[in-house]
Amino acid sequence: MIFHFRDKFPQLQAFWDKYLPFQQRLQVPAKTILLNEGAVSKNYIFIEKGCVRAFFNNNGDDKTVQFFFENEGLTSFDSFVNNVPSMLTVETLEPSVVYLLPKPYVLQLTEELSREPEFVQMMLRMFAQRQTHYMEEFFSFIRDTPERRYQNLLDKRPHIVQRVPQHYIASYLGVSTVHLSRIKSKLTKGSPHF
Amino acid sequence: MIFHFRDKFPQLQAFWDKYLPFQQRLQVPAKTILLNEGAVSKNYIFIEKGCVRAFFNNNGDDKTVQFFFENEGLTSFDSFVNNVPSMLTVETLEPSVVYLLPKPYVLQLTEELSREPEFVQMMLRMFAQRQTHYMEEFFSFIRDTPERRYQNLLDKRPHIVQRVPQHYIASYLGVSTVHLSRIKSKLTKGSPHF
DNA sequence: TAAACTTAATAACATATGTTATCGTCACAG
DNA sequence: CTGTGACGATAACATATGTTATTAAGTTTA
Repeated sequence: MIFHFRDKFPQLQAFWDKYLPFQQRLQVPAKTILLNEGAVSKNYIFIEKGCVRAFFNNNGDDKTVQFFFENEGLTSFDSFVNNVPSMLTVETLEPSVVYLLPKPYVLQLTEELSREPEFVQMMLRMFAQRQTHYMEEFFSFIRDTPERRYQNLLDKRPHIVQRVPQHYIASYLGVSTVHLSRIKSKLTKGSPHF
Repeated sequence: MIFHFRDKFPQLQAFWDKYLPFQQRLQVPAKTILLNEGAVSKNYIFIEKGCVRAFFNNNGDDKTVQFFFENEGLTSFDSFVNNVPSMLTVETLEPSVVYLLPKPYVLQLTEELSREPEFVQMMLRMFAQRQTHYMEEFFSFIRDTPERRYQNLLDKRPHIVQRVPQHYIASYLGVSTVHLSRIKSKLTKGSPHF
């Protein structure tokens, strides 16, 4: 879904750095739309400060699928690569500083990379890992109760719960804000802290 | 999730055909496990006759994520590429004839392919399309009611409803067999056929 | 500071869905 | 044929979750 480029493959760093000068710095308030659902993605987005969420809309009620924070990069992968409308909107949740790298430079970057030996195998490994990540999200959605999913969030990614307003968390967990509130109050009663 | 190789890119056919002689033909009854969750995938699987499902297990209660039929290929992508345990089990649903292409040959095939100009860009496009496919499955799971998902199946992939036992359909839709039965009876009452 | 908005908790009620149990049909192995 | 198991429908009940409304505490903005 999201093309998170430098993830886990440090040898890509040098190539990435070479294109730093072509990035456009953008300082934006919260709730700024960086990419609209239905539009074609024209930039790779890198977050220097702040955070964003990716979501899709269904009858005015949106469903959040992922959060991104400092030093993470993203784009709407299929839209970016195949020039099709994005299935997701990307929106800042806090006042943020982001860098945009326009598509022609990204294409040039991948073009250069593709001449490296081993690049194809590395790319396969990268995509396989990304796919596993999204599969795990999907499986958790299917098999875990919302309560359990919230617990996982608290345990493994507490920064999300701390920084992100609760109704976006509810939208990510797949429940109403009311029910998330119930879950929280239930957990608090179960394990009081003095 | 699944590495569906020849999908939509006919220029790959020639490369694929070259490796046909190395495939192992297998004739198996229904309910044969072709790949076990937790095991490392060692083959690319191609279905000549019959059908299979991919599922993961949760406390003995399994969740089906995809069905495959004649002339479709699959493997547990991350497991195959990165030598990690598969998150999915692959099992035949009918007596089937499948071909297995062992991993060393697949590696050799991608190695050959990677020397083709344009291959990297094509691979990017392929993966982007695959990802979109899985995103659509995920989004449908989140936003559509089970009833609606069943209707979609009837409308767009009726062969699945016809060939696959109902409890696997229920497992795919994310509901109990009882509830799928309710859905069906509700739909039948809504539109009687003489 | 006041007004407007955002965020969150809670209650009351409605509905969707799960669980368990029972029954009927059908296919198939003995 | 007959027993056994797979498959599916249905009823009765339990539970999880959604919806709507109300209240209240913080934030932002004028």
